[in-house]
Amino acid sequence: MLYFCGMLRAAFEQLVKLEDAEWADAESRFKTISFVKDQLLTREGEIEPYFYFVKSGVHSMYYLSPDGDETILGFSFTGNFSGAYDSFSTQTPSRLYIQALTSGEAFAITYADMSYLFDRYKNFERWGRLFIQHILFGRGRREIEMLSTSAEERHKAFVARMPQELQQIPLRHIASYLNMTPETLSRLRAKR
Amino acid sequence: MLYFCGMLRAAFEQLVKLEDAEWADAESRFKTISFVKDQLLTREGEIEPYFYFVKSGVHSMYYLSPDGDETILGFSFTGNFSGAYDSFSTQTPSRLYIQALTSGEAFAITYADMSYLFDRYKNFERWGRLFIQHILFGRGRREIEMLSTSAEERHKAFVARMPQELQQIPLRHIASYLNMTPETLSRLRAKR
DNA sequence: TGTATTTCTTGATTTGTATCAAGGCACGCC
DNA sequence: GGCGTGCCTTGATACAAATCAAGAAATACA
Repeated sequence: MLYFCGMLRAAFEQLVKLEDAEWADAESRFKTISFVKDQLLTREGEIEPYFYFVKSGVHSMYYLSPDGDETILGFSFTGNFSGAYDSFSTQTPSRLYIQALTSGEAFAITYADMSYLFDRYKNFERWGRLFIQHILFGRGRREIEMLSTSAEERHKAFVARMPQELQQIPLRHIASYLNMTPETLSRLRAKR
Repeated sequence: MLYFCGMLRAAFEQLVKLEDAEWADAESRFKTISFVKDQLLTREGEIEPYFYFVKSGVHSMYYLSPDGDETILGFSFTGNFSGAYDSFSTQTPSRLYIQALTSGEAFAITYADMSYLFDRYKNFERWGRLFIQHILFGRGRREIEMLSTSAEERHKAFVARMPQELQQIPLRHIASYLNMTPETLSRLRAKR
């Protein structure tokens, strides 16, 4: 698999076209970090230090309830942005965990640098608005899907659009994301 | 109840401080509309014409499933912004309904005018980002609350922070919002 | 290659909530 | 004031999914 240098810029420009100069300024502020399978990038109570873009691998974002069971709220695959935006944007302790489900690499930018880009360039300010909008509308679609389809249909639809990468991820993570027990998901699978 | 002329500006300035000139430009673009109990402001399939600010009364936003039952996704009370943001922002058909649960009034702005403000003033662009962020983080909190607490605790918490106005709204709407049948909610209430 | 550990499947039972059904209460209207 | 129409409550039953419990399969690792 190849990761072209334009990958990050292209991801930004899906929402807003950038000028070369402002992109150069932005790009220099990202650093590459690497992560290994099962590594926790952010823990509950910590302030999210980075906003990420996944170059390779998979991240999950989950909530750990007081009685100890985790609920996965979302995945970030190669080519997605990632991180606990909430904690990052407000610089307050996170209620979520960010965990790598595979090894891989990501671009990372700090809050100070991101704020600088928002302050300095209207294009980035707009990108920020459109990005958050994109996340919000995605959540909305998911919410409606959850309401309008049965557990079985939901699972079928999920499997259909599930990236290759997820195929080799433990079933319990997928069950957690679909808000059901691994047993239930296993039975759903067997039913066809 | 009194609605001061500064109400709308104050709502904007909770997120970003505005200059007098830009506020004057913005304010002139809002018009006041009034609505009556049960009025549908936006229907599924329509493009949301306005972004609203509720001066008085209550709006609900709901999804109507193919088999005809509605799920309330949120309420907007006096002093809240309202509308199908998704449809408004993307100018595509709405999947949601916006309905007045009481009579009242709202400020309304069109997509063209809102876009003008975003294009023209960096402060509004930023306001847009922070506003969407606010909505997103609110949804996140609700999602976590739904996952980490039982139906009973959820209902208790909801009643506790429920604005005065909701007290006189039919139980079935609240049940719908809490994603349970009116019977279940009634039984939960009786249990204390 | 063999053993340990994790992950997945399958079965039996319990539980929470929906559904179906009927009765009570309250408010508006003639 | 009596009556009708919503709205809420209460009861009986049904059902989907969770839980509890083993065992099978796959994977990691020595």
